[in-house]
Amino acid sequence: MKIPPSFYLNTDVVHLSKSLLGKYIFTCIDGVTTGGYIVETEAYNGIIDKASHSYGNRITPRTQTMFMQGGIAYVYLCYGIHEMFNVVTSVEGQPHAILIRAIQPTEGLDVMLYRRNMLALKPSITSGPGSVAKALGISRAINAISLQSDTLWIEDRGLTFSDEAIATVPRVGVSYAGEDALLPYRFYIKGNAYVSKPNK
DNA sequence: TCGTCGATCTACT
DNA sequence: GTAGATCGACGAG
Repeated sequence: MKIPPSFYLNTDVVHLSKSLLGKYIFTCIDGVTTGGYIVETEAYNGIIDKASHSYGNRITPRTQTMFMQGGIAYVYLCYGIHEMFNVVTSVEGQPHAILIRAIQPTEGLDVMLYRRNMLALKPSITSGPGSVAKALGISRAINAISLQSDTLWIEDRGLTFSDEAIATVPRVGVSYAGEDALLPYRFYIKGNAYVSKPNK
């Protein structure tokens, strides 16, 4: 059921980002499983991508996770508040990552509502990278964990989308990256209610 | 060592 | 529409 390790070793991170749309992601934390399928992703293309933390081959305690072999999670803190969840891909030494920006929740709804401090289901529950991580209970404690583990994994349940149903646009929140901010590295399912707002 | 700014979200006015 | 939260990486000094 879990996507095999070989899937993550592909060196075409842009193609992989698109492939992840419609895949199911789950976490099992404190014995509770939560998850849903991915509806929005962004690619971060290694050391030549100014928008990536690993631009210019920067290796720090935070970014070293990205340099490991594909198939693990990269979780980091942004703006001092929000945890962001990425999938590390490609081979060791090549810091590719895919930011999961939005999912459509299917499992453990009540737990996700509790984690998000919400009383009723609204699209905003898993819309935007900070919200996704919070709803799934993802924190830096599981940084670098394997996607073959029983805490965090991704499944292929045969859900696919045609090219026409997928929008390809520039990334969000990376204006500091100069011309690289214009690269069409963001993918989402057109019309899906859980896709984050900007650029829609 | 200090100051700046970020792959953001929420709660206000 | 916009301020505030508040940690880690970086560059200047």
